[in-house]
Amino acid sequence: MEDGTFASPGYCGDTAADEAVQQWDTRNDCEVRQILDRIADKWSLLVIALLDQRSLRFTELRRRIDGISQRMLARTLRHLERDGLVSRTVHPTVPPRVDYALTPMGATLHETIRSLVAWTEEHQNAIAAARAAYDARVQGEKEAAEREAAERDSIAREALTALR
Amino acid sequence: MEDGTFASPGYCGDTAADEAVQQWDTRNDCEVRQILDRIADKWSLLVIALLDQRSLRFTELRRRIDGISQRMLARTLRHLERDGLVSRTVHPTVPPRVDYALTPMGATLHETIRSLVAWTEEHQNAIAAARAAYDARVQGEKEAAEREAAERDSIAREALTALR
DNA sequence: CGGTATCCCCTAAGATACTG
DNA sequence: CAGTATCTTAGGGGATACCG
Repeated sequence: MEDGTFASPGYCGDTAADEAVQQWDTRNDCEVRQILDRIADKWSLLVIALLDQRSLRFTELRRRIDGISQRMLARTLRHLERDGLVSRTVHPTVPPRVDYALTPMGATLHETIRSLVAWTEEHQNAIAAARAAYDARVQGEKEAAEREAAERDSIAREALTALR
Repeated sequence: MEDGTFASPGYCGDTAADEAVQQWDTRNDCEVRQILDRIADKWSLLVIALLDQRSLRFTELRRRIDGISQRMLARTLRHLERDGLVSRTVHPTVPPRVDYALTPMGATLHETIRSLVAWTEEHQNAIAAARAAYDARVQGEKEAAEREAAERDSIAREALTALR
């Protein structure tokens, strides 16, 4: 309804605060959404973090990232390369050797990511507590509901026997 | 049934720089990974961004977030509530009214997220350029490979006719 | 070594319908 | 209005096999 008149694909202008929020995340043709998805990616973050230390070859990455498949590592690296976050250098030797490194832009992204990780580390205790509290509350409510149901049930039974 | 976070002793200490990287992302019983996943979530970010302005009711959120299903909004809100990022207030009126708001912790998260969004906005042009360059290069290489293949093919044909 | 191609499974998200 | 329950499907991701 309200967003019907916004046809220019790719353009992601921010004007009013309320409008801006709508734009930078709703439309997936918006760059922001795509980059966020890359960051959100299960493996991308880890690759970026590892490459921040030093450049690594394909197999080195594979060994360091426990549980990643060849396919996913290759995919992830190609995505990162395409976005200009990681550079790929082929050494025409035998056996072949390919080095991956963070580009300057990739490095700045890692800086930004760090602040996010820092946030999670600062708040992980609070979050764990919140979860525990929530689970306890939900559990309590469920039990209360069950008790109530049991009570209604017994009342119904009583009524039935009374009628008999 | 939802995913129960069974508390395996996922101690997530950081010692050496190299070790630390491995830990905070490889093991999914590690808190950081889970919180990152929440942040990365397609809808969570948008909900947080919208609630930062003011508290909203369920339907208000649904209307503002174009394309979200009832189910996903409910799920997202439950998760955020469980993590202590969003508060849920039920007004026992008729019709029922439920308000969602950012908790203080949720607000600080939004601050952190902002820096990420800022980064994407700063670099979206560079990324678009990198993608265009990559695609062009790949396209060029593919065409070159095809030309080469065609050439080899014609040479093979020539050799065949020479033998005849 | 450093990939790509193929198959296949399983989950997460969408659509739909129903309830307090 | 504010959800939950149920069904169904697309695609993310693993395993495997094969090329340069």
